[in-house]
Amino acid sequence: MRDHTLGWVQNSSNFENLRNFVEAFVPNSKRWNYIMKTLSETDIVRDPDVRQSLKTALNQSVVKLNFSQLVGTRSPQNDKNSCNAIGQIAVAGQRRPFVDDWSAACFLRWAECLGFVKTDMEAYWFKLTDRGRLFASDFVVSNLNDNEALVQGLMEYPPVSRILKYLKENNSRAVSKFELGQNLGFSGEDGFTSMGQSTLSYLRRVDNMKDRKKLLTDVEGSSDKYARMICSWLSCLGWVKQEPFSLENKNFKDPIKCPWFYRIEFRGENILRRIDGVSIHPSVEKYVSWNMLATKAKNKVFLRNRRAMLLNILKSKKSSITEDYIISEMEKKGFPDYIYELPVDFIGLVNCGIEIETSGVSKKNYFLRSKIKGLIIPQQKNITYLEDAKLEKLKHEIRRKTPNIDPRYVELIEISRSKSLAKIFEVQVADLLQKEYGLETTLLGGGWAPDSLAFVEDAGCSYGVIIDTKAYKDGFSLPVSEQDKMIRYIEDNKNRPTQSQGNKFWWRNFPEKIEDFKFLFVSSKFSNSSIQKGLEYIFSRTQVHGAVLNAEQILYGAELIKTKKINLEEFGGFFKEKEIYFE
DNA sequence: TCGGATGACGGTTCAAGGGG
DNA sequence: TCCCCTTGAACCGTCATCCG
Repeated sequence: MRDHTLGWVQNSSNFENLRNFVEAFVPNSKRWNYIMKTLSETDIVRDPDVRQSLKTALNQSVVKLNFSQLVGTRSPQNDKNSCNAIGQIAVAGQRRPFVDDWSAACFLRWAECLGFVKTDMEAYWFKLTDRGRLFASDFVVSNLNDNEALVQGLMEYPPVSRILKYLKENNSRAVSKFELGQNLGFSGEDGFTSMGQSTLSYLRRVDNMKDRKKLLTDVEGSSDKYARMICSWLSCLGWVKQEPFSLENKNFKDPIKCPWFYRIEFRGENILRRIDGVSIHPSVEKYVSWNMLATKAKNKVFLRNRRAMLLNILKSKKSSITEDYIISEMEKKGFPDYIYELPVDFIGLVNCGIEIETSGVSKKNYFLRSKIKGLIIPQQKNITYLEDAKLEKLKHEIRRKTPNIDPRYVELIEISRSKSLAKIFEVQVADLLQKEYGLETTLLGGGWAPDSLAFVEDAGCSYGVIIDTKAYKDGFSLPVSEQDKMIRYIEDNKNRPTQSQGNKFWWRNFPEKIEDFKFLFVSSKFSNSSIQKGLEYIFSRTQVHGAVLNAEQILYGAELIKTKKINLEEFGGFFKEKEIYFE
């Protein structure tokens, strides 16, 4: 019950709707009256018992509502004109007089993270705060900056600081939602996905309207969307300016206009100064809830506890503390070998907008610059209990063995096992090959093209790789259909027909001079019995060498290349119709 | 396009049914 | 008859992607 995610808002961005949501907690307010009337005079909440219980809940002098009373559930497919929660009725939907459960949950998250409602962690109900009451009573849509409750709420919400700060550091240019998403929250972890900057290079090469439209509106990870929402709030207050970016693409006469680029405004810079504290004014205390420290990750409770513990340790000292001290304290709390996890938690917390400064070279010192409040670890048995310990252990081991690559890539282990993250897996593999291997990569996708291409073009070393990624929980067995698909890609690349279907002429992304090609499958793991036969079959048909590479090994390879233990030429030598093992 | 809306996934809960 | 255990379906929370 109390494990619900809070603090990250995906759907909601209309302030009037937020006011309406908050007013559900204010007896006799306009929206409260509307909700009561709807419950009394209509049957959009079909069950009379539910209707009555919602009315009873609203009729208290202090309105306290639990999660299901606020958020409810989705109405059945055959009865889309019904709903079952106060939060759903509080906000008018796009296609109905009410919103669905997910949108209601997002409005609840929005109201909570701005401090307009607060929760009792043990009983788990929500009620109005003084700030929420002020926000609703002072609300004038045309003058949000005068709504002190709103301004204070936004300043205390760490991700707002994060976005403003990132935009300030890059204020010579407009920044895309993808770049912001990659640098927001626990980016890379399940629930914080980002499509990354590569989407832009894909847009630069797209050659048909259908894909172009899709890329502009449909390709977006959760973190990218969190960033877009926050920027949309801030642009309503003039703290941030939306500044569409024109992308050149030689397949179209006019540049492609990308709307989701942002730049900080003068007012935003002032707010940033207020957050950090200017002269006699103290810095703003940031509200960090336990529920925002992980969202969809498998071990979210474990991760939230771990991160909250780290913050508490940092908070307990007024000055900077050594890495060794943190690690020994974490060990006492039941988190052994924390040295390998500290970098991820550190980056994630900073990317949430919590300022932690580091100093020192070989051994780092940490100092919590932000003042934080509201962090309560719920009382639970087995506070360090770890679900799916095997996978977490593997990730831990990989972090230990790959100190020189971006620790966030370890999430590839999880992503590679999740069908629903197939697209993210594709993106992340290409990203890893580019950033850590130093290969040039191109994302493709679509039915008639491989997922991505990678190549190197140096004086001594030049080859291209055709890549297919498979995000399968139980591994990939290279069935005949997939062998045939790869053979077709290789043949197409060899023959380069002038007529092509679907994603046309994808091979043009290889530089013309490259003559040596390879193929590669990347997945969580491979059931090895049939793999080699399949790879050999593809070779026998095409005379092109290939391999398979699992999510763990691709990370070890990155470490070897990063530390110059092998180079790209040697990497090319690994394609021998086998599964690649670096160690 | 923006501001949600939708279908899906992975997990949990719960009740029915079977065996001892 | 009672109790425990298994099974599977309904339910729930949370996206990641889609779209009027």
